[in-house]
Amino acid sequence: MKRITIYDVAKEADVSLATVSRVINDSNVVREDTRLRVQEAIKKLGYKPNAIAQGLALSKTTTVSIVMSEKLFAYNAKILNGLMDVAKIYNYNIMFHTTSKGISRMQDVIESIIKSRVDGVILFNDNFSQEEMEVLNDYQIPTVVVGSRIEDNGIETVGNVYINFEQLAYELTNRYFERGIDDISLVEDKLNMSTMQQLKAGMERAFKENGKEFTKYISYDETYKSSYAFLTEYFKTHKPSKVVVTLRDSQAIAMMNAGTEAGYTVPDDAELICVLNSKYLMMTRPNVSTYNVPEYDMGAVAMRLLTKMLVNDESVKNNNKINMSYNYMPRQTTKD
Amino acid sequence: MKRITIYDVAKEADVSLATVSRVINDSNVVREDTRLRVQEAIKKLGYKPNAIAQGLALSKTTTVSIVMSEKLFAYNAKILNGLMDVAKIYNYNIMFHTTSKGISRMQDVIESIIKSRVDGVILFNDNFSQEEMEVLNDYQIPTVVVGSRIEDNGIETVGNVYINFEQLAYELTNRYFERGIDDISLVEDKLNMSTMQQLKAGMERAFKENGKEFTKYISYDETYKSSYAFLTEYFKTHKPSKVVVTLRDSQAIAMMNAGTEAGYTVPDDAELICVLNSKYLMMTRPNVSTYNVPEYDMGAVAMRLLTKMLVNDESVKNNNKINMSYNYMPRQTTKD
DNA sequence: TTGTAGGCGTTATCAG
DNA sequence: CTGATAACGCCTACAA
Repeated sequence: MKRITIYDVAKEADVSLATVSRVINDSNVVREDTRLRVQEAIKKLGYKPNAIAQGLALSKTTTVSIVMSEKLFAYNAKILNGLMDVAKIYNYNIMFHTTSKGISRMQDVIESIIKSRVDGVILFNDNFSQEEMEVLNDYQIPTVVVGSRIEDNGIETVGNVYINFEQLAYELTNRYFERGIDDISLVEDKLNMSTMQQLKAGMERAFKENGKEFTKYISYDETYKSSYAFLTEYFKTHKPSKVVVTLRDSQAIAMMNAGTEAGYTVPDDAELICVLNSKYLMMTRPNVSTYNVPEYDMGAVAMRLLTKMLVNDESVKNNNKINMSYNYMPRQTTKD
Repeated sequence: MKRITIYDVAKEADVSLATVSRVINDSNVVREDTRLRVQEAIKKLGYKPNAIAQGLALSKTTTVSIVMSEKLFAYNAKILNGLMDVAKIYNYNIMFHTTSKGISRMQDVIESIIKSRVDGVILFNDNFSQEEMEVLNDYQIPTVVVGSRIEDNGIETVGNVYINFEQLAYELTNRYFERGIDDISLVEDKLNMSTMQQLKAGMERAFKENGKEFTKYISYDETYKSSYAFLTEYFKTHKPSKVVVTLRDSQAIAMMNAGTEAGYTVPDDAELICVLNSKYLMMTRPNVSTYNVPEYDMGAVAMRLLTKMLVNDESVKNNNKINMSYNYMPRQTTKD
């Protein structure tokens, strides 16, 4: 089956290629009967417009890039669903890029993004630098960062859809202060350091405002295959804090298992909060307390924001940082 | 920053665009000093070749499409990692498509794949029909299906990288027959019916060969929000089979929780096997027995196969169905 | 309402 | 070794 082009359709329908182009693009100047004739030819030949050629002619690809860390892939599923659904609505194609330490450095990804001439890009706030964002900016590629908050650098062509994790941690900490508890640990997740930094900052702020110092940031190196392995070791010499906060489900579950096996009970000896919700937190006994974060919506909002930026919608000019709300969802691993 | 083109570079380096094109494409006919001059101009101007224009000129986009069900996204993470890593090695870009009932029907996805003029496509064996694959075939788009086995239709331009789930279930069943156990249930997972069919077929074959009939295919409709909700209800009137097989972790864990709460113990009252491994199966107590399926490798192999098909490698002409091996990994929910 | 011709940014083929 | 020039497939003034 020969690649069939607009010329073939034109010949078949006995019109010029311009006319074919018009019916493809829903121009309303073409007469009804010729439109029909063209559409028939299109169907008969199975013609599909070449998006590449269209892209060249229009300097517009109607595709946007999404880039995220390979490791966070499974965790970002819902955000991605939101992104994809909205992209679909606006008829955008998605170029998908993953970054990982070894094979695909962020720099290469940026390179291919620029070459692809995508109209815009969605960046997950994991592992890119200020510098890399500036490159995107230099090439005038509208960008929105989704996940955690980005610093307010002068770059105003980048949007941001985020959860204020700093505030979340601040509030969480104060809630325990009110109950007279200040023995709080935060377990590091190396997969998303920017979020960790913000959680840590929020706790530090709360402690500082209360004339105390936050010291229990639990970090462990990668010689431990998992947080479970680490915590099992850890609990041989430490007892858990009254409150343990983790970012992701696997760390929370690891904490529960390791703690339980070390003879501690949740929530009596230690309360446990996992910041990011997942269905697995309902599968443990007791169920793990968490926050409801509107993940799907974050994706949807981010993509919608990007599409607006792409059409130069005035309404987003100075209004492209969107703070998404969250709410605390106590379950069985906390006493509140 | 004006979009800078090959002409700008040519002028800057005082050569023709043809020469610039040559140095971009590593042609070895260009003299050393002019190459240097051109490269300098490229760097100075920040020029990046326009992949769209290249695509038009070459009738080759060096991008491949990946399409998977939106719902299975988190579960396919490892396969995707394998796909992405190999794609990166071969410098292929990835167009990412998701299908879901409401918003994006497979038909639309196919449409956009064809328009995009991608070089090839990777299909997850979830929710597409024979017919849709034939469309891809009509447009001569090399395709490889990853996941479970596809039926041997006449279409030889489609590769397949798969786990033989039929055989897996057959062996599993026979292993229990040898122990004198034939009270075996298989819990349906609606998200991947093609895999379910194959598991079911394998069990049926084993039963039939032993003069018995397999009857305990447990299916439940979507009025139940989760398999946990269903099983909790189910165990009020049924006792679990001696052996329960599920496809995915969440079903296995649901079975454990619902069973335990109904007064049954695993593995004494019921042994439990989850076909697809995940880290969460190690987080339960007891740990869930499972199969090791080389997910990352499946992705890597699939993408490698596709790249070979794209360069018309003879070695894959009649050798594009690749059966991946798996192995049983008993843990604490089984007695073997 | 329709057709003609130039342009989008590259690559490839020929001359020189 | 380098430079014109014709594709690649489509869109869009501009003319008719």
